[in-house]
Amino acid sequence: MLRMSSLLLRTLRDDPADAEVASHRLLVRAGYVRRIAAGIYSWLPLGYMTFRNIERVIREEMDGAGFQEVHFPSLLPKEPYERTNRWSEYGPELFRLQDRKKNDYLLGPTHEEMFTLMVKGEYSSYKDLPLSIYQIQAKFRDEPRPRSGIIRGREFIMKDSYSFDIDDAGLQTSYQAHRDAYVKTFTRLGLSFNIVSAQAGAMGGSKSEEFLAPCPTGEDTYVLCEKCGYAANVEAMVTKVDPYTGDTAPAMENFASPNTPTIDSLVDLMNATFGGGYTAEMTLKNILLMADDQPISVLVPGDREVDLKRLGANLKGVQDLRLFEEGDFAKRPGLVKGYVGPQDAKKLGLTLYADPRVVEGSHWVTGANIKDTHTRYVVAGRDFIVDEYIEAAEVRAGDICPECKTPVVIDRAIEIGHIFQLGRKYAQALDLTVLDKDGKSQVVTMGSYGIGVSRAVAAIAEQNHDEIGLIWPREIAPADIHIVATGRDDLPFDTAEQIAKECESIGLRVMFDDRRDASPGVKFKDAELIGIPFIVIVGKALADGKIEFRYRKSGEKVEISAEGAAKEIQTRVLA
RNA sequence: CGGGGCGUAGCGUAGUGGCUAGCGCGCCUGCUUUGGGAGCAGGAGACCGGGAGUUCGAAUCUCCCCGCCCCGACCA
Repeated sequence: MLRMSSLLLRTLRDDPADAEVASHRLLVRAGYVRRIAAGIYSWLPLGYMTFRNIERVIREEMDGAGFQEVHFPSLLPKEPYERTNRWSEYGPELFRLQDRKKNDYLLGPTHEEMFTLMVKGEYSSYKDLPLSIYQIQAKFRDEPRPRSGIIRGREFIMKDSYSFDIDDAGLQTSYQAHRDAYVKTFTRLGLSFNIVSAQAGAMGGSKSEEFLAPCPTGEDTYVLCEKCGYAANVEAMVTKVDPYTGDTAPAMENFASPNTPTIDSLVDLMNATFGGGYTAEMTLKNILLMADDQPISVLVPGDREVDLKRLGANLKGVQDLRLFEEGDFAKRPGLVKGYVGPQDAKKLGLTLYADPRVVEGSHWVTGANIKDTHTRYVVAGRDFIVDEYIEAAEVRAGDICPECKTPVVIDRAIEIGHIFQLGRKYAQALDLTVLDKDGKSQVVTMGSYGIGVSRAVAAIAEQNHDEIGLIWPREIAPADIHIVATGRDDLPFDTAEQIAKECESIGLRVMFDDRRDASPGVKFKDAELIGIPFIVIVGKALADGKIEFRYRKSGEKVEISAEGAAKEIQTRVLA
């Protein structure tokens, strides 16, 4: 039994000055966590109980799926990370340190290397596979900007799993097993979430999905179709466009357009010159970039911007991507700033990437590659050839769902889990092979799967709170019921103690506010702030042989008989 | 790393050149109080983020450093 009289807990009346998001504010005010440094937090008893409850749920689901738990140190030698190149690729985000002999070490930001080596050390036959192993452990990343309390920390707890299979079919099965386990886990944690397709990005590999918990303070933006449930990371959003069915445009026609370097000014000019009806959507924007020292042009409809994040994620094999600068224009006099068009791309040595909306046969208004001149009736496929279609245009609410053509919404969320089909990248680099049926050496294929355990505490808090405090799902809460004794006499305290003991004996986890000196108001406020889902008040109503049972979430209050209260409480808690 | 803001007791804050750094919460002692963050009285707790400088005098002005928060860049 937790007793408020001796619990290491001090709730705060005022919001901490450095906390803005709800989860951070409430977790600090309710005495769950305290900040040690930017992105580094300690857990007080209530917080650690909550944390461990979440950890327990995750562990049960992982074990239930047949994954085996292992544990690695946080302090790791440099060598494995050098072999996969991540010692350098990870950059300043990696916490590095040296021992007394000046050997390099790191604090593990993620453990693909170590898991791969563990399997390599023990297994060498296809008969040993498939295998899925996991750990729950601290991760260290020197984030450029930790934020939102424990949502993005520099030290955080992660459950990371890795699957090992002999072939792609096996990887699919292992991936699906993790996906299923994650759905069960997050559902048990009381989180509402969407599974979105994502870009594998820096981790390499092919397929990847994120588990996103919608909440307004989340830092991930994603696209959701409310009709069919399609959900995607903005980077991975797919644009579906019908083939062009309009009239065939006449031949290209140049027209004078002095002082119209922007799309807006161009549209105004067109409407003035050609009698109205022109919109930014009918113009073609040519964004010039340098991709690893190769000039490229990205074509998007004039009413859209190029989303560099999307472009970067979808441009395969490009390390360095930047917009054209003055010097780049100077070196290529054929490209007239403000008047660039795709017509001469071949001649100018530009690779043409285009948004899927720039469909074969469609015609556009665009620059003429001549100062103060634009061209209309420029037809895709006739007047210029797109080298490659690419998802690079900004995504907007109202864009069309690629699955069911309904306008999508854009929402914010916290990333609570991420699953990857890694493939053979790490196995290859670290030489993890097993012998197959024919005695031939095969590189193992891997998956990696993560859940932010400490972040889940914040995500659950974000989705489960109100103005006055936290409201935990029962399984996560530090206790099932919060019993408050009020009054001056011994009777309510003795009765409450009795009820608390009975509740405990029938398996309920009890928090008992047994403080004699605190006023009822203080106790009620504290109970509401702490957020245990059921509050039992033993006080005034005792005169009629009653106690009060409150539902924290709805605020509903019912009086129940003090006699045999434990049974009644149990019934209501388990309902 | 760019932009903005902040640093005074455990927490929230006032004080913009002047004498002993003020208030609220919390904490300690006593009395009263006990169904919505009680009242009265007394008390403890601060090298005013650090260093250097200007000045008769610095929390306050100047410079440097450190730390923290927010927006952006970045990010399993």
